[in-house]
Amino acid sequence: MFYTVGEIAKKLNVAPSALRYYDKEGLLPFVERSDSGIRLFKDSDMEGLRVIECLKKTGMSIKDIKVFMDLCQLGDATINERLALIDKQRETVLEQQKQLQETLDTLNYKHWYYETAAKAGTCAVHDLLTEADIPEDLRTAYQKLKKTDE
Amino acid sequence: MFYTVGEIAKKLNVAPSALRYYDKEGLLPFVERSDSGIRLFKDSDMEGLRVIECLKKTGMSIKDIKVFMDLCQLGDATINERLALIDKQRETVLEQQKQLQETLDTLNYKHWYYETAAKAGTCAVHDLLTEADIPEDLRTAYQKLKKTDE
DNA sequence: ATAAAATTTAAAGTTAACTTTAAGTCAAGC
DNA sequence: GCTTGACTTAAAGTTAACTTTAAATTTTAT
Repeated sequence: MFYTVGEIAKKLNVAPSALRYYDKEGLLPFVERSDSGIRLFKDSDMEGLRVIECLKKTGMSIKDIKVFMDLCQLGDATINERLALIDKQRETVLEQQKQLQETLDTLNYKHWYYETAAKAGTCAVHDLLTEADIPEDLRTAYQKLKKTDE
Repeated sequence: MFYTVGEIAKKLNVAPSALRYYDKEGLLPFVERSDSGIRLFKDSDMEGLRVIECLKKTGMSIKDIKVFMDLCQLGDATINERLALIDKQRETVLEQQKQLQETLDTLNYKHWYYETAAKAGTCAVHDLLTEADIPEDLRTAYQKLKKTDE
């Protein structure tokens, strides 16, 4: 029924010290304590911890996660505020996806660049190539790397 | 023809101190200096800086980026090593994309959760719902949040 | 009953990637 | 020639998110 910090840490694959740190920072207002002061995690606390994990993966700071967890504790009056917060975070993730795709595009271009150089035995082979020789799907990444203005 | 650190910083939208830090850490072996010691960036240096920017976006550390930049300075003998490095970093980005998509899935579920709660005026509405009431594309994220084992 | 293992807190330590500061040199415009 | 703003370096400071340490207490196992 109840779990200790060590057991929950194992389940979530994080260090117990990290959970204690989250608690100290006020991220875990839902965690109960035994008479002797030991944290008692319930199965239902796992969801809160997974939400924290999720928000952390979006790059949200501990302080901002605390704001969200506090809203959760305030009950139904804060539903719209929480919705707005989730939506805002959703947008930052969409932006991150865009950025990560651009990064991958650049790496894909570089992969082709070195693959081509490897076949020729020298990077100098690229001096002989024109933009038309670059696979179409890599051309945009190439242009972004090469542009000299802005 | 040549640009100062401040000009290049503006072009790349980073602080001059960041570029000086990269230089100090050995990331910019290609940058020349004037007789009086002032950094002289060429147009062609922009590409190297953009590669650094790209690798940074993959989460690579300054130290590991230096390894790559050093390989670049060593010329054609290191083409295959550089290719392997790019490929490895490409794989980490693919993994990051997967992670980010899972994070977005969770946020999408939470969005629906609060949207539904907002319409009902209370989060308690979810106690009345069964898994079949959850939109199909959000069900996996829901299950990951709810699962109690592992 | 006792030893070992896990828990508690507060406080200090860690790390990466910069930024800031300070003191000095250089370059451009008037 | 002089001021102003940008450049230089070395060294110290910053920040977030933990981790580690230490000393004390509690729980578990024998």
